[in-house]
Amino acid sequence: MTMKMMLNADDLATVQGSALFRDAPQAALDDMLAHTEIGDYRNHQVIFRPGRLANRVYLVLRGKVQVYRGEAAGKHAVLGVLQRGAGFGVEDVLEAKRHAATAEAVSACRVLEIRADAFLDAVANHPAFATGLLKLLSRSLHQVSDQLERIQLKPTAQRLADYLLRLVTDPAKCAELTLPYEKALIAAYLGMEPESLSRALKDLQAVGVTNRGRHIRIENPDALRDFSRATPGPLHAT
Amino acid sequence: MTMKMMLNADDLATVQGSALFRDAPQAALDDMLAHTEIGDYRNHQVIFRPGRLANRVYLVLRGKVQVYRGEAAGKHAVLGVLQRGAGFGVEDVLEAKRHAATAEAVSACRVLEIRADAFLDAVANHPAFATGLLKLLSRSLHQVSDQLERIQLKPTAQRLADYLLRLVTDPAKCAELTLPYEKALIAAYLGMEPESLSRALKDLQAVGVTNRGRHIRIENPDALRDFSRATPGPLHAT
DNA sequence: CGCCTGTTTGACCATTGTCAAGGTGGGTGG
DNA sequence: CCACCCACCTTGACAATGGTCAAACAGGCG
Repeated sequence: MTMKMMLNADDLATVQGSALFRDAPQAALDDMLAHTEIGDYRNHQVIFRPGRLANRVYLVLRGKVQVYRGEAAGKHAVLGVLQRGAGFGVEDVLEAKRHAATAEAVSACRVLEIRADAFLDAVANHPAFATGLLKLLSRSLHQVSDQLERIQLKPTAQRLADYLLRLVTDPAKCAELTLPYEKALIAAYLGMEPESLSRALKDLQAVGVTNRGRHIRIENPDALRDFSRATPGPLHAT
Repeated sequence: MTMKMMLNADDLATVQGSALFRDAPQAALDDMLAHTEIGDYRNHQVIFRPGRLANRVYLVLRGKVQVYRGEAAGKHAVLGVLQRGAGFGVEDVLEAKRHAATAEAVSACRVLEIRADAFLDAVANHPAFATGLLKLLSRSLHQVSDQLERIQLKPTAQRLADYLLRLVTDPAKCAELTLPYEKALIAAYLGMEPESLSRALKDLQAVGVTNRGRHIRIENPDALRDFSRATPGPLHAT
């Protein structure tokens, strides 16, 4: 009755390459995969809600998932948008508590769901796995802190500049890229309204960023970097 | 050459009762304490800065420490204010990276400093310790996420209300309390300027919060709770 | 061809930051 | 013991960033 058979080759590669399971010995992985289900979600479907008991650890196999806090009145703070290979719900399971955030599909997606008890057993029995998780959580903590810093003390245009630069993989002299998802979602991730994103994008034209639809062209990454680091203040870069 | 002798009874109690070391077996604790120093810092002294190699794990023995991000132009986002028994710098050591934040004494304080290698050895050799750390990091992650949520989607008065309620330990019908540190620090922690804190405090008078200096009196905690949860919007609670 | 969704624009407003002054209180030295 | 000083806090007037609402616009897919 193992669920491993439900995983195709692609899925398995995703699992084994994931930051979440990279450090898990094969035995641990087998144990966990024996207590696993696969969830299929359509766009906008909620995977878990705040208040629900955290009895699963999740891993994105295909599609995209957003995790956010607070939805009263449609406002929410996006903690992250997760893609293939990313895990979520881990902290809540480790705390043996209820979820504090909402996880919601942002496209059709396929998600591996490991039962919490199996996951916790694996953690307890395989020190290497536990150590890997420590690194992973440390990184998450780091990332959320970054997020807090940006949102709290950078104005919208700089947050966007910063975000665009993170999308650029190679530090070329001139970069061209495509936004990975809807602008409304990016705006939420950047802690602003879509309208503000639109205006920020327009402001960045002054630093050589042009866009058409989801296509962005950065004339001069270095200039953009300078801009994103500039002391928050007037935009009078005439 | 063990440093244990430098710890007085009080310090030792703090260490053993701390969330950081509670789950460490005695052997692990001994190993770590053998590679430990004690730092004494005066108010405003910096304990570590962003960019410095993370080669120590810290534990507050006495006094208060703030950890914050970004200080360009005096603006910073406070991640937390730590008191006796709280650890810091842990994530950075686990990631084996450089510090991303600044830690600064907020009063005269005494800090236990464990060498990173000894700490990492203990993690690797004592699964129970590692598991305890997983819970601890999960909790930190949770807390920073809370912080992000509050700052991103609650107005100043509600953030303050929320904060005051967290200071109330027993859920009495009427609470009286003393702010634990300067208002300027609280303001920074709440992501606002001191002036805004002052005004927010004044606004809360409408919900039965009175203050004189650092003394706060909450007439009706339930009303305050309602207020802090109210959908962000007008304050016309006439 | 035209709807439906996502995006842009404009005008306006609210919240909060900024700057500059004035209070207040506690502690130190005369 | 008083007076002064300094750090902390408050207040006021103002500016600016970003949110809100409403409408126009674009583009993909039936």
